[in-house]
Amino acid sequence: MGRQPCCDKLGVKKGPWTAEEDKKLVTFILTYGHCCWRAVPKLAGLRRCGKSCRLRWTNYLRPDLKRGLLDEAEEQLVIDLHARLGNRWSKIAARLPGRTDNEIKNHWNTHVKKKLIKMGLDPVTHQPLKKQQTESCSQGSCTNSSVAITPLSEANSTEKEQPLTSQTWMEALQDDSWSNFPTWGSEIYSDFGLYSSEDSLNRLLDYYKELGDEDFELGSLGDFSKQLVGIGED
DNA sequence: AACGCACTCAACCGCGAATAG
DNA sequence: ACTATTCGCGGTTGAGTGCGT
Repeated sequence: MGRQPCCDKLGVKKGPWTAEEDKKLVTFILTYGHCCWRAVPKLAGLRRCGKSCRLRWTNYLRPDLKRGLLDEAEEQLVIDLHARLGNRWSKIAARLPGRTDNEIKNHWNTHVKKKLIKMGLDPVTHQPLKKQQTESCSQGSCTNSSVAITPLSEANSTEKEQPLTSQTWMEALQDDSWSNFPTWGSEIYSDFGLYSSEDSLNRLLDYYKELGDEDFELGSLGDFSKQLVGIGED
């Protein structure tokens, strides 16, 4: 029987996103949120599959994303987390605000891996190369880490992620109690992709100005954006 | 200037997990 | 309990770019 494709392949565009597509996606998500990625392209007027939209949003368009290379502290944290978590990039990314799993994965493969090898460390096990090879291979495994791992995901199992639809999102905005959510504080639900208010939106505006879209304004985002701007202010 | 190689990173693919019916 | 559907993750690819020759 087989698995059905995630979307109708006919008429679905692939490859690099255009500024216009970005604008459509951002406007749609900031206005309505995303209750179902499969429906997003249709509702936003995009000829993309939902998967592609999700990826574009999470890896590139989210206003809270940092740009540029990871600094030394971030890189050290990535190495440390990788030693404990392995290639669980999404878990690692969750501990580096403003960084995506894709970004960290890329950085690991292009920079950190080489750096560790140069230092004589196995980038998989974080053990000295020669020692690790003889020890782990003699135990019948040449790939598994011999590092004692304390799974962070277990340690934080109480941090239950809460699904957020656009409706509950809007309710949260209109209700002061949103700030009492355990991990929210003055930040907005990170999974939704918006950390904080005005800064995020300003960065978004800068982004569009960089793209040469001077006409893009907060007003383009509807009432929703106006409420967002008010959030960061005490 | 032209070419080839190496590197980077955005985007795609396929799979497993989670969820709905 | 089972099947279908959707989502999210990790691995991989390939276009674009920079650099050396």
